[in-house]
Amino acid sequence: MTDTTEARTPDSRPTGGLSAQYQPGEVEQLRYERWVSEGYFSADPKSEKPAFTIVIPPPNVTGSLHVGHALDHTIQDTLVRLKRMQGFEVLWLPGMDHAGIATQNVVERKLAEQQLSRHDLGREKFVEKVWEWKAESGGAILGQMRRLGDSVDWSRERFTMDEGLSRAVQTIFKRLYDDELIYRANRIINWCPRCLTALSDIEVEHTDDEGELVSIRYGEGENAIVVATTRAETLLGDTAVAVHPDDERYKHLIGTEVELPLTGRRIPIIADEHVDPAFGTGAVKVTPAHDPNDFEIGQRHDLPSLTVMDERAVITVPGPFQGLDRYEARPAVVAALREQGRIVAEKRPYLHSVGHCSRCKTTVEPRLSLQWFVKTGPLAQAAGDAVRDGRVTIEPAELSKRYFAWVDNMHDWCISRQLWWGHRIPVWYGPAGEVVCVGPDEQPPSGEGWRQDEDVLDTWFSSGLWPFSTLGWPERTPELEKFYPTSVLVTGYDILFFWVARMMMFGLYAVRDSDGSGVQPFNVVNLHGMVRDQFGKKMSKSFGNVVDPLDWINRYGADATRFTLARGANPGSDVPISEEWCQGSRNFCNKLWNATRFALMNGATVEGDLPPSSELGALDRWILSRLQHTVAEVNEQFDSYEYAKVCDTLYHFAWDDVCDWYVELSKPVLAQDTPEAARTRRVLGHVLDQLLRLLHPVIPFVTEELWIALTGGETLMRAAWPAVDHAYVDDAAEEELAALQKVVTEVRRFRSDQGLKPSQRVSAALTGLGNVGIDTHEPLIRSLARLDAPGADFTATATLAVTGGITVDLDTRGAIDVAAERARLEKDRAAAEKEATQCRAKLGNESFIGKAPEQVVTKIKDRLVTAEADLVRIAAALEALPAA
RNA sequence: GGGCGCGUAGCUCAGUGGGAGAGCACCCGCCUUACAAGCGGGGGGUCGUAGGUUCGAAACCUACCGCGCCCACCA
Repeated sequence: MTDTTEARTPDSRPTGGLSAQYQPGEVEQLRYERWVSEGYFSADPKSEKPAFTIVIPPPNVTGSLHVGHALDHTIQDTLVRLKRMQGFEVLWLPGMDHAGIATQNVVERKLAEQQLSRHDLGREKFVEKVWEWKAESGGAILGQMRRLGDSVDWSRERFTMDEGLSRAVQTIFKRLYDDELIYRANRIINWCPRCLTALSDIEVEHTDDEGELVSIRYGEGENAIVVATTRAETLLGDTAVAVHPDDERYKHLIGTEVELPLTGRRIPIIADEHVDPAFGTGAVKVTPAHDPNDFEIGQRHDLPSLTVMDERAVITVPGPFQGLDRYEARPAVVAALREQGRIVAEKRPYLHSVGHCSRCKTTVEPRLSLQWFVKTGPLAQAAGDAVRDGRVTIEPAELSKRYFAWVDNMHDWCISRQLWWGHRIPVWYGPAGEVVCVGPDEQPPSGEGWRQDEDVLDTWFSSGLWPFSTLGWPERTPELEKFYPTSVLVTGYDILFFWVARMMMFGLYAVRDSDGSGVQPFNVVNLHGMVRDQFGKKMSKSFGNVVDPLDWINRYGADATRFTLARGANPGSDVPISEEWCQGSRNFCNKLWNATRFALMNGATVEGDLPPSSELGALDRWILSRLQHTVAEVNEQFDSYEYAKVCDTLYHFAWDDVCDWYVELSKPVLAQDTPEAARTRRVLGHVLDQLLRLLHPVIPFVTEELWIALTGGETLMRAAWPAVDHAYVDDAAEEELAALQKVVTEVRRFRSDQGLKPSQRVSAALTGLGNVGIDTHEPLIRSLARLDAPGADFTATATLAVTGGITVDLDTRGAIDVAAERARLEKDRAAAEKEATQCRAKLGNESFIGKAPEQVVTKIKDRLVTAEADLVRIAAALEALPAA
């Protein structure tokens, strides 16, 4: 780290103690520690201020935070810092998720490196190992959150397996059980033969996989029927063949029996609407124990369910196939069938949708098994209604359609998992198989032979309680009273179903108002997209485009990293980032640093009242007016969660308006020691003060450092959010400065066209400024355009036709590059001619005059006048040019 | 199979009924006393295609083409 401490001591005044470049490393850690030690992040439930609450989407304790978390946290930190400045009592509650299957898999993989399985350790020892891992991984995550600048209330950190949260899990399980919204049943569920556990529907990912369709003849002679299947091995568990009731080909067979090959069993041919007569042969083998559809058919027709595979998907039926894995059994069964001449049509490739375990990608095996379920009907109904009736809004609104599609078609939710890491199901079974569900305040039965359910709950069961379990529910704590419902939930659209919908169901069920109605867990769901690379590609390790947020923080600073992420974060849209863009953000932070440095070197101040508009020159009135517009715009953009637009607005205000124009234009004024200069120093101090406030939510570190240097205040975190002051909205000043900018730009273009270096001074006469009322700014224009310095080494004559109604004569008395100037004028003339032609065409169109609004017509007329004036002036200028 | 969304400058994206924009990249010129992590200037787009509505369409409607995502029990 470079040693700039000396340069930054308070007595090196002229620069306000600021070095020439912003060094994030020297600022961030110290600032963060101070914020924590001063208690700026702490939330007080006894506060009189209105509450603003965000609970963090708890990261899984499976590793460290990735750049997607960095985006998620940046948005939340931006919101909570904004709300603190706006006067809310803010709680941003941190914590982590035990992430059942995901974490168990991580620890199992680590054990596998030592040739150990969890069974070698036993349940108790294994769970101990996972806790060790949690301590390690959790610590890393907390460190990353500090580096990002997360202003979370550390005193309220929670973990889904904390005692209090476990109590919440047991409480709601008991209530749901008593309300008959939790039940146990033998159902066909998604089973992962590798993780050896049941999975819920959304834990299954479907991909289109290549399969092979074979046609098999069941039965003999007239009774024979041909079925098509991709899963020949499940034939061993067939208990029927189904056809469509209206299928003429098979009508005569309905109600008869056929012989099931390889088994000697006879199975019925049944009619069921589910069968699509157009697919395959129009006849389906029915395996109720190993296919969800077939299970349904089996239920409707009272068919037996024959389980032919164990939990590892190995055939259990005695005989030649016993002991074969499902993929070994498939060709073996086909081969045996072929031997018997049963294969009617050989294998043909067939693309079909296959489910995979979302954690390990193993092909899911539908399996009949005894599991616990949540009856989702009434809960999902309430979750949908809360959005439908507007108690909860989803940002962006388009995503609520997806939400409805899901909650309105939800199946019952399988919540038991055959894992060791998680909340154990609070149910005991007696010696005679009796079931007792025990709540947190009850003792398990003490008699002989009682044992607790071995399974744990789906991880989303406990994270679904997060918005209130973290606040002390089921107790009515002061925290719950003050901070529930939470204000905004910020998360990626990818877990809308996994998490958001579950929180809605549980929150509305568990937390009750005084009148007994359910209270939504949050008022707004702010969904962001996925972080992608600069070409919009998904980040993946194999593609090598993964960004580690810590790496960027180390090299460019937390603020630059945050700004890069926030700059792409509009509701619901994916966020492309690249290292180059992060460098740009770093540059922006440095720009602010140097602007403040300039201000301090030139005596900018925040002391005393801001002079009233009437005492200020056009320049000061202009920047103050721009500031008011910026504040108004940023407020609107924050209200609609358009962080990218907030960043864009502030970036351009800071860089273009403040740095490129206001600072440059104020230099001549600030060089003086006049009352006007004093007023400008006050305005400059004010503008920077306000700008730093506006940027603080997004880039807290550099703004804090600069604001303290500028104002001598204690912390920007407790400064008030800027308000629009209409007394400083000044259209006249904005028009005046716009004209000035155009003139300066035009002269600069002329200089550039003429190949004049900045160091070359031009002796010039400026005329025509009074046409647009900016004659008083002539010295400023000269200063910015580098005109008329003593010892000028270039003289020329030119007429600059500035488009937009402004014309300026620049008399530079001498030879110029005639060819360059002619080219420029010809180009301008072409543009003006095109403009004039277009306007005339419009104005000559009777329909246009008759139907267009008056303002539009007036505007076009003005444009025509301008263009014609430009043409006259350009013609004169061309005339005046010496011949080539 | 159902649903949603997107095609605007080389890249990433704003703009949603009245003069085509930004950032980055690119070209030219500059160490101009806050900043070379900077300053000034510039080039570049028949707004996916074809119809339609309108005085007027990048924007609204229809169809098509291309891309992406989500859901789904097609054997």
